[in-house]
Amino acid sequence: MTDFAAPLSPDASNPLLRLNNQLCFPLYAASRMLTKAYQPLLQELGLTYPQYLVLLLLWEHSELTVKELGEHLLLDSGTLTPLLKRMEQRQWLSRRRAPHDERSVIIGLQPAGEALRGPACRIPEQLLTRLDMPTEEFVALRNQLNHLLTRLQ
Amino acid sequence: MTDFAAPLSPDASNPLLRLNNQLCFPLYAASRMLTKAYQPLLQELGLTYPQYLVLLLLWEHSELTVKELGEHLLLDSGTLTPLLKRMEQRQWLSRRRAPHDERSVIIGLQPAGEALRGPACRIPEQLLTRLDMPTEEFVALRNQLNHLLTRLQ
DNA sequence: TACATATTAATTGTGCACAATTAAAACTTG
DNA sequence: CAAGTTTTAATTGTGCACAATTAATATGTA
Repeated sequence: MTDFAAPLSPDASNPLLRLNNQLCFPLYAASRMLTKAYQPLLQELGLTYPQYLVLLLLWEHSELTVKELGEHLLLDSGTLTPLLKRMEQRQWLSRRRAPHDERSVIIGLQPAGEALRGPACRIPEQLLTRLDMPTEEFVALRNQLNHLLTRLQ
Repeated sequence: MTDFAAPLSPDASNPLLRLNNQLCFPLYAASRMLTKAYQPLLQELGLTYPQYLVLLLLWEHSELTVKELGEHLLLDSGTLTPLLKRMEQRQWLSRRRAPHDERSVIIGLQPAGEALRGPACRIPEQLLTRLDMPTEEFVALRNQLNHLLTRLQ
């Protein structure tokens, strides 16, 4: 437990300046390390982690606009457009303009993307095993992160 | 609370496939959103978040090899080398080979980097205010993330 | 209807992030 | 000491991530 009552000074002894006393660094590092733990499983399917997230949404909804994908994933079109174009090239999904609103681009699940659902569906379990984390701890951490996420929006 | 005893099926109703029931997505999204919350504060100093992390370490140690920086930040030379070269150009730090081991590159804090310590030292407090999070919740989340981090290494 | 405003993707440019490879230097061991 | 192994950064190539800008379309309003 860190001393939060300590005086805040610019010198090196300020505990708030230590990486692991902050919230952001453990968050940043854990996110990268956990994504890296997905890597060997995703690689078998030729997927990156953000591409896997797009497929998770398409398996649930089968059609979504870029805007809707961005709202779910908290990513903007500058990230999604090139990513979705790469996925289109692999024929995992299709991109077409909405007939009623030419500004919107509708992303649709294609058979090759549907075909990844079976193998990919085992990934969450495999990661839970890999984490070897008590369920209570997993659920508590996840809930706190979702809570933080709502605070940050 | 999610039903962890549910049968694991590849269909869309599998709760493990929903983004917010997983650990990785909230982690990934919260990390990006929190880094984004740093952005306006860091921008005043011309820093990016990973560059700020490098400075936090240099304010504490004043000299570190690339390897040591990488160990603290969990980043490899492919990420650090170009980042450190950009910081060298700004004269925040220096890069030189270790005399006794020519393979190692020693990163040293320069006066311009030292000068950022004063203003940057207020950033953690400002973010705590911005988060408006109960201290217990902050500490609990931070500790769980540090714990997860040790699990992942 | 015309005009201003808002919405939506795409584009552009910069900066990570990381896997894989390369190359140099240091160490180990026969 | 020489040959092989290990360590350390750098390099290369791909893929995000996001700020800022652009352009097309849609909407609201006088």
